Amino acid sequence: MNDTKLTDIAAAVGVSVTTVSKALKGYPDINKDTRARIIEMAEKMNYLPNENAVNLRTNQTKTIGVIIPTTVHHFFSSVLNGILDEAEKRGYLVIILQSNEKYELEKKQISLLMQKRVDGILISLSNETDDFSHINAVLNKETPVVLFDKIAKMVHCSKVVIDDRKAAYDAVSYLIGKGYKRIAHFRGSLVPQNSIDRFLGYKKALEDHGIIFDPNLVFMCDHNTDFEDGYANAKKMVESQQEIDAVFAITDLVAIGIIKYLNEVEIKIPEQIAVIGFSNWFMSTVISPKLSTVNQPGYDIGFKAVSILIDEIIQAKNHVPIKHQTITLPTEIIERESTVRI
Amino acid sequence: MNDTKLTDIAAAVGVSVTTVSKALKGYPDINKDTRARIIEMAEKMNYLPNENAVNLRTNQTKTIGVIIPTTVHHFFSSVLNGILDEAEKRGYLVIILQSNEKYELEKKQISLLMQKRVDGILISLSNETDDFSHINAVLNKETPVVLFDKIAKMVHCSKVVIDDRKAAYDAVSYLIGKGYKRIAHFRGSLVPQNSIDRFLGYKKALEDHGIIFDPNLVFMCDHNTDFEDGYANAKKMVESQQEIDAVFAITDLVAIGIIKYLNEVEIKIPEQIAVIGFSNWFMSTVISPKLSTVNQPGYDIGFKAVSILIDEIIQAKNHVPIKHQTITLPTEIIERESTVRI
DNA sequence: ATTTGTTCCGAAAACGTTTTCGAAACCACC
DNA sequence: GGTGGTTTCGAAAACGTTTTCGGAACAAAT
Repeated sequence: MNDTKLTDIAAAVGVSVTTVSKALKGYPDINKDTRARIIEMAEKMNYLPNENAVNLRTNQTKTIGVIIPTTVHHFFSSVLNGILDEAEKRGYLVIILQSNEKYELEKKQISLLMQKRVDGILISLSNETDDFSHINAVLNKETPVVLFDKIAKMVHCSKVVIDDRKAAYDAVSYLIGKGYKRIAHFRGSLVPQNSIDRFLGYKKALEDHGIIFDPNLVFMCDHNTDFEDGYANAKKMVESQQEIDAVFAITDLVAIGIIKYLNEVEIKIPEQIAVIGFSNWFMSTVISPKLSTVNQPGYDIGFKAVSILIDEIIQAKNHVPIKHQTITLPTEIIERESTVRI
Repeated sequence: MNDTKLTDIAAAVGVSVTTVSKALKGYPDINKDTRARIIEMAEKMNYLPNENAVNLRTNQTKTIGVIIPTTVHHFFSSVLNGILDEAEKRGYLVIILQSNEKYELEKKQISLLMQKRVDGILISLSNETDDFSHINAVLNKETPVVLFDKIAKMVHCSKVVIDDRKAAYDAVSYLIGKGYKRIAHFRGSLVPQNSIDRFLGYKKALEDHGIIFDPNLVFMCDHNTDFEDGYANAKKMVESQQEIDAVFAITDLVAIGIIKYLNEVEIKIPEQIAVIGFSNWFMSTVISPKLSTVNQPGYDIGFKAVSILIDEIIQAKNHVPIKHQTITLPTEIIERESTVRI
């Protein structure tokens, strides 16, 4: 145990703790070779500053908090990857919490992070969250927050997102361009913005191409178990006997659930029904048929979100007024087998 | 800003900070209704203790550090999930770092965590790591460490693992039981223990069943890009023209790479070559043919590792001598399509 | 010899808690 | 009215840093 502290070095070198501290931190008013002696001794005693003391004194922790709905999702893993890389590069540590899509948990975790005095918070809102006072409370304490992926428009802070509406619009337009006409949509639950937006994009694309929107063609996948939701609703869809030649799924996972069911009942993809997903998970390249999808740049989202957050942290520290920005990262259609008829 | 602190509450209620602190922490020597007044006021001013000050004073952070090679892996996501759940339950925060399989990074990150004064560290060693002095340094400071998944036997601390050797032995024995005789092994690089163990299990199973081990049948996948490694080596295997009727892959991902290649060159699985993977990633249920594999309980590993770590943290704090344990979690063969001939 | 300027160092306060220890206040009891 | 016991409170030290401010020592310029 017995961690070495400034006092120990000071005693060993024969100077005051002030001098040691200044030497180690590069203050200019320290003689060259006393500095050298101090540094040498610090290394010899392998000194590590006690961050608790530093943090208490400087009132910053060089730590950010991240709250995500779940870690075991390819998309969030990618985001996390981007977050960790950029945070590391900028010298910040990151504390991860998962809300499991629960509002109460999310709220409690925010409080935990504030207690820990993190310098900023990154959060993708839970599906349940429709009250934002806990976020505003953080903002009011001048702790920067940036929302990503699942955001709330009415919260006044920076955000990094994709344009879900446009991406969905593009995906459906792409299907229409391929000649599909009776296009179903497997949508997510009603609360999260991205679920709403993807639905709206779907609807708009139909209307803009002269196809009347038929509410019977939208299936609700709101059990947060995307794969099973896709599977179950595919069954429902097939049994409804409606004329359908393509489906736009809110997620690759539900798309894969759909594919699994269609494969089982030997409905040919894409000959009888085409399927397009959303997110471009690694998995979509290995199933059969390979899934066409919308690429969602998870790594970039995480990366950019941290970047903005740290910028704002620094601005807040220097009391320069911060201008919130919302970055929209581009998506793209990835065409594979599940939508191209030969 | 202006966080409320003990002083503020003390002033508001008209008592000393000592009293406020004791009231809030449940000390018995505080009058019932002064306590009530203090608590009420604390809530009204929504007081959050400054953890930096608390940590400095109490010399513990209620935070653990986790270092994993990479986050964007289904297995590690699962582990992380288990870690976060159990840590949350026990009231600990977790700081995540990814080593990207780099020894130098791992070493630096350990130092970062020690500087942060985490109460304990959970780590899955990078593939490069073959010197353990950085881990021992932590242990010497009486900070508990538990190794999981990729461990080093010679480090003296608790570990939670699966029995890779036995699992591999079982997988290969299973193949032999199914009548396969010329069984290739796609192995990982030479350093990590689990790579070694799986290889040894493979070899032992052959020998125990009277099949002579042929070094030409083991293919080295050591580029840390499992999928491409599997694909490339499958090509190599096929082009080598050897007589092979099954392959045991060190990872589901390399197995999937193999399957992809075999599918492309229209070698029937499992009729011509059977494939079994390792880990039971979600993905293996959705490819075609569905991949038989060895189930590796990621969630449980993370869960148990945290549990032991926190136990040791508490023991260390109370100066009770800690007995290191190594927990071996059970694995099981999951039979799917890629190994069963009809 | 006095002033002015540089260079180098250290005392001390501060960050916000926790916890020890003593003491005031009150009660009860002979 | 002294003794002993209980309840309730607060002063103060401590945790390990950072940073301000002043001052000592010395050199250079007048």
